[in-house]
Amino acid sequence: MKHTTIKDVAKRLDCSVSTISRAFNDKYDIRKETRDLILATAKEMGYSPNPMAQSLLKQCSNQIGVVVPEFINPFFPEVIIGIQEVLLKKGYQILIMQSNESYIHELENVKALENNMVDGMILSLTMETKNVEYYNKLIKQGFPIVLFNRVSTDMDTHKVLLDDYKWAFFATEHLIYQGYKKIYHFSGPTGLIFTQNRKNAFIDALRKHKITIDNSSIIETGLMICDGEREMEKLIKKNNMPDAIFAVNDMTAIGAMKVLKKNGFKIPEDVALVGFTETKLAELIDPPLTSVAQPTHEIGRTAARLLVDQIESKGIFVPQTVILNGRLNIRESSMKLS
Amino acid sequence: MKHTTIKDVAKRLDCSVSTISRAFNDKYDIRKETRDLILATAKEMGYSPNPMAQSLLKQCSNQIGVVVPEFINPFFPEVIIGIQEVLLKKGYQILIMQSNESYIHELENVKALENNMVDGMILSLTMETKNVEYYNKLIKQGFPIVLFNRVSTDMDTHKVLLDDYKWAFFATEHLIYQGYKKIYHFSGPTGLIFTQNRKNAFIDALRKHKITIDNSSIIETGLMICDGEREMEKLIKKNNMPDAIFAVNDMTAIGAMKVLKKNGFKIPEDVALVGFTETKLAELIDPPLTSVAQPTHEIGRTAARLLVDQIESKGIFVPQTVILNGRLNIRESSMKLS
DNA sequence: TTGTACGCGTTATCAC
DNA sequence: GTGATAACGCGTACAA
Repeated sequence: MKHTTIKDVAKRLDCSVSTISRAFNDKYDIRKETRDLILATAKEMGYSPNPMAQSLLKQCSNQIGVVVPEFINPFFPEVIIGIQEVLLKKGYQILIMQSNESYIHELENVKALENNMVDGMILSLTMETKNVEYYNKLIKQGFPIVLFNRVSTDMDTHKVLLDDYKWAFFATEHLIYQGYKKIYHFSGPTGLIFTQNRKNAFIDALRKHKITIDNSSIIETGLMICDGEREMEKLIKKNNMPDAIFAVNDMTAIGAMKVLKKNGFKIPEDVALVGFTETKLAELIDPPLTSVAQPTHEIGRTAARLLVDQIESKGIFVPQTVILNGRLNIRESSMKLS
Repeated sequence: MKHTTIKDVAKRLDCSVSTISRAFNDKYDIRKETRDLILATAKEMGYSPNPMAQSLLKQCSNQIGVVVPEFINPFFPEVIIGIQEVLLKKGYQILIMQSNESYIHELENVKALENNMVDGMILSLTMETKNVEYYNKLIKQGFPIVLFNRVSTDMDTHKVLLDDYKWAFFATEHLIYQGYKKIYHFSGPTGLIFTQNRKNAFIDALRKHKITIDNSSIIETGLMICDGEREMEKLIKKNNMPDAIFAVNDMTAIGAMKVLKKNGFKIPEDVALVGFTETKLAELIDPPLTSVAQPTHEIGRTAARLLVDQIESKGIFVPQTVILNGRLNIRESSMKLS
């Protein structure tokens, strides 16, 4: 396992390493024939410049780091594909890291990427992340970081978001317009901004339509299918049944759906369901799930563009928050059958 | 954006860089107090050794590259989590790249990782990949590469696999035992070994039970939902309906299911369905889909362990193929209702 | 047009 | 026990 280096090529052609280097970065004067010869020989020898050495020298790597909290659900992979679309064209390599919803891993990932001298990062925070001190230190040093979806209000940098409040409001109102009266909310873990926003929207929508909210209307869950299952089972056990549930995401909605069906409840006749951040799953399950679609690829592309702009315009940096539009896809799970 | 380097720390403490270095790699003699002081100051200054410089010097990076053809479906992400489980414990960083089922991207990804001096790679090939010359060159040079699932017979290296033939045979026999007679196969793209194996198993199972196969029994599809949809639509149009389909994977089975349901066919009464490589989807859709489960995490862990072993035992290398066990999960989509 | 020499941040080897 | 220095592979100012 031996990499061919610039020296090997130089020796072979009996010239200096700088000539080889010049042939590869043709901004300096070099005779065309020499260049062609060098490039040909290099190719034959399987030589290509070592990016690590280059990074060390130039203090940047042409690499972008992407850190996501998880990638089992297709949401983050889809965003990453959007990111790649833009970044690959610009000649950047993309290093993907996942934090497994663990703050410790996230911090490690960020530090590892920093050490790898990535030119910038695109981040989506874990459920656990509270302390963003280290990230802020990087930002203050002028290191380009773009956040998406799982953002932090404590970080002053580019952000790409859906208007969670707006779409959660629409989703809740949709249930109200369908005539549901006893509407519950599976709220996800507190501490994430988007769960807060969706919860607030839920509350405000109910208030607007003068529907009473009591202690049991809002149920704190996780973000996984099992969380929805667990809470639904509890409700059934307590015999405290809503006629509709707005869930913080599709996973919890699907968990609830599974348990409801298992227990003989009909959807939407007995309980209606609405999710959020739809995946392919939404239209495949039975009944198809009403949900808010996020423009995953566009989120990725936007984040990537913001990052590239910041990297290229080394000058003044004005943090920008881009709000993208979603869509409420109404399906059978929330339709009032008259 | 300036990294604190070993020199900064040396200057601050008015000692030489080698002393700092020694403090971090405590295998050389160094006074305990000096060491503690250095480590404390380094921490305060936010210094940590630059891995790129270390890699350059040591010609290895403590990083492992993982290249997968896609990660929209949860299969590959789950395998990656298994890989991480093992590798993070061993102190390796993991660089994930996805090829978007494109050979060009795959090759680029591999070369990028190679240039990043990863200590080894775990690969799963794209649908397109035929030419494995470059990868073989690396293997011949002693570069550790472990393949999983999407492997190539032309590469002489560690492989981690499911016994596709065996489980496809079981899956097909299951349909036969349920009493289905006109069984079709959605075969996926030719050229992948696992599609070949599953197809051969399908053929052999039918032969074993003396069920005739004609030209239309095996239908070449892609691997996505839309591929299953398209082929199912064609069948319906031609009015050439099987009473059961063994699909190369869940996605094509689900595509078929969607179209069947839309056209008023009942599953499994009119057409039974069996998939492969099950995901959460399988039990969530209606009716739940019979499928072969792959031990995703175990695949990842095994691949990672093989890789680490090869890296650590720099000696003789005997390529090993590990066959892991799957499981046929029988669900409603393939049960003969008597 | 090409070669020489330095530096990027480390670690290892040799002095002291 | 500590400091100086060469080397890893490369790009580039400067000299030739």
